Amino acid sequence: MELLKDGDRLVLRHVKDFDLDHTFLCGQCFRFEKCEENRYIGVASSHLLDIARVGDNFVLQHTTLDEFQNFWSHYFAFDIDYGKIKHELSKDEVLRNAVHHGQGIRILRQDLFETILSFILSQSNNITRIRGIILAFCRKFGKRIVYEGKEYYTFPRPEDLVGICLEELADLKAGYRDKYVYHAICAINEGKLSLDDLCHMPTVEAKKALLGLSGVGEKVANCILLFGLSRFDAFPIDVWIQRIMEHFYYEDQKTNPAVIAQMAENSFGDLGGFAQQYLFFYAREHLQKQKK
DNA sequence: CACCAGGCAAGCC
DNA sequence: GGCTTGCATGGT
Repeated sequence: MELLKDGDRLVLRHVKDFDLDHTFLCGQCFRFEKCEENRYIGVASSHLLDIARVGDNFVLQHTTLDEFQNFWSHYFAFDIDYGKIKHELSKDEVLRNAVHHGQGIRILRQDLFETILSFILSQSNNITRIRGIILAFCRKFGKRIVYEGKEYYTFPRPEDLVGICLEELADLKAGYRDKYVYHAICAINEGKLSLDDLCHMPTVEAKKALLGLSGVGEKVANCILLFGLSRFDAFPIDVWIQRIMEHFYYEDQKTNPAVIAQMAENSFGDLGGFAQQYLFFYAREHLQKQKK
């Protein structure tokens, strides 16, 4: 990969295994919006980025060399070699197809606090509405950023939320999930759950700590481990993953998440999280079309 | 109007 | 322990 400065823009050349649609539409991130073909604008933590693919290059706006090297490079995980991962996963027949469909997926390194709240809000909900609720949350508690005449909002940090009450969360229209979010914010701000400790814990312990939060079960905990703590062996099992696994590995017979989890661990091991993302993206394309 | 959406907790046995 | 049910809200 090569990074060039071109006026107030940055240009990335020779980037391998990176597609904006695949990366932003595979369900890991709710904060980037497609504003035109091959162009996304979004906010991660407190940074806004305008990123577009132009030919073989990526053009980045509203950022600096310094910010790229200290933040976005890590966020997009350009240090991870997907060539090896894809080669390994493609030994499995199903994954070979899934990898082919989502060849440009990269698992982002997202902010832990943001990931915890976002995936608590995601339960039994559809992606469009999850995005809306998170945006409402950021609009209410985050900082405004104006870019090209449009308003964007940062995701608030825990300290921005000290002293909020449950009633303030009601206008997010998050339904019963608002009290889970409220309790998570309190647990973090009261020091019952340390975000810093979570980052350094072994995965099994981190998971146990996350499961202690109300509204965090097996699936949400695995999403937080995978997207917020870069534990790439985590394999979140939601309705889509269950459907696609039943379809391809169990001849459309009903199973349960425990069986699938064991099977994923045996088949994908340390690469479970990557496998899960390829499969999720594949499932959404494959099964959604099949429905009609 | 039923049913579902990146599930989970509480209440049963 | 495993299995069932209620849960807020919005979309089809």
